[in-house]
Amino acid sequence: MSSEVIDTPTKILRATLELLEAPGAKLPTMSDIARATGISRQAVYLHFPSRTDLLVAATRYQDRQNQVDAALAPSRGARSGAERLDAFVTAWGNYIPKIYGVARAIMAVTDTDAEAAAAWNTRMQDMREGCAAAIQALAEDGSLPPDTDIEQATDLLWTLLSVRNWENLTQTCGWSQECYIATIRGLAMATIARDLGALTDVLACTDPPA
Amino acid sequence: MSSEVIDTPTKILRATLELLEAPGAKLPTMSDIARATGISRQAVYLHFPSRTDLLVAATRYQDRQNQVDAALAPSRGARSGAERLDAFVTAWGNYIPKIYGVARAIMAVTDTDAEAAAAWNTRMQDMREGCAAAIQALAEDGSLPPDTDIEQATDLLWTLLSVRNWENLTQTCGWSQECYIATIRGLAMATIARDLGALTDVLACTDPPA
DNA sequence: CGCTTGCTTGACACAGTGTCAATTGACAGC
DNA sequence: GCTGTCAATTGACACTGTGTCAAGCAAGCG
Repeated sequence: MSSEVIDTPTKILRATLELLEAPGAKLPTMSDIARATGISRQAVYLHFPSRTDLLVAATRYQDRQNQVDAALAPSRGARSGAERLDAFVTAWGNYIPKIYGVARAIMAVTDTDAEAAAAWNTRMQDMREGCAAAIQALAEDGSLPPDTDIEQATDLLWTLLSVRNWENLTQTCGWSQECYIATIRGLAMATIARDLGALTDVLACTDPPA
Repeated sequence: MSSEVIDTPTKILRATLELLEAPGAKLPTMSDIARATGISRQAVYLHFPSRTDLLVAATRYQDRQNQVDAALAPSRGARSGAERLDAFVTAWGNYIPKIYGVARAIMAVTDTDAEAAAAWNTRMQDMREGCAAAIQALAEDGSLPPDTDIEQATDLLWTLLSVRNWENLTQTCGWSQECYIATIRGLAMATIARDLGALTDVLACTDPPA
């Protein structure tokens, strides 16, 4: 067990993540977070000037913990464009569950809080770069349908891979993670890389019904 | 011009919709709505017990105004399953922009307000029935890939047609409505009805860039 | 005239965010 | 041991937004 001394900002971030990741979590208030951390509400403000700052810091902390770069690395080593697309979809799709708790919280305040919206957009923009790279690789292979707009293909892949779609399929519809991955992979491979064989994976998943 | 007398609840609903549909609208407060209606804040509470009730009532009022049933009717008259899927995707895709303002507001409070979430879910469940009917028609035609789970196919179509996806592509990425429709139609037709010809419409849209 | 209906004004409770000031306790350096 | 500093505490406060309550007012109607 690690008995290292943890500084207060880190303690706050950990407590925040724990609250956000709790099953069926409500959006925690600053009081909730302070209580969970074991300090006073004001002490939280000593380290994070606002709720939004704290949420943003929590996402960054989480990315560091999860080493998102490492998770997405395999896709960068792919030989062909199709392979790269495949690897990227799988890697990101499997990364989503790890960030979903925090993502939910950020997305929830996005409509009322411009700063949070900006933070979330930045994060999604990072992911979009992965999409763009995969599309670029396909383009260099000539695996993209003729006259394809690179931007448009990126938009589509980015949308298919959105956290909202993952949420809809796995949380609302009760799909298993495997089923989600197989379907989205098939969709992306078939419609973007025009690998029609990939269609066999779509809707061919046997899930134990929720 | 209609110079009919309009009762106060209706006035409130109309003012609310107007605020919600304003370009770049923030989520209106009860005070905003009262001001826009031209009555006192308390008067709003005389007709709608809470903000959530008002938002829900506004969506119902809007559905009545837009005659959502009529808009989706053509799909019910389709001869083949594929035709039905096609018509449904087009009809719903073109209906989304009409409800987007209100949808945004409801979705925004969904994370904090269980009642709003329920109202929104009901509405989306109604749409899901349209998806299910189209899938059913495909199944009866035998146009679905073998061993396809009907529920799963419905989930997928329902997710593809989500307001969030429309929002992402048209609002965030700046796609035109036509482009959105063409792409989602192609995606649905290709991956669910396995009409591979439909893929030619995907990513083949020339938009004036935003 | 008096009653009802719909609305008004103004006050209030409550939750949540964010700010401020005074205080405490620990710890380091001289 | 004294002093300064830093982190945290307590308690108060302003502000926004929701929702409640009570008293009053004006119009219409029997």
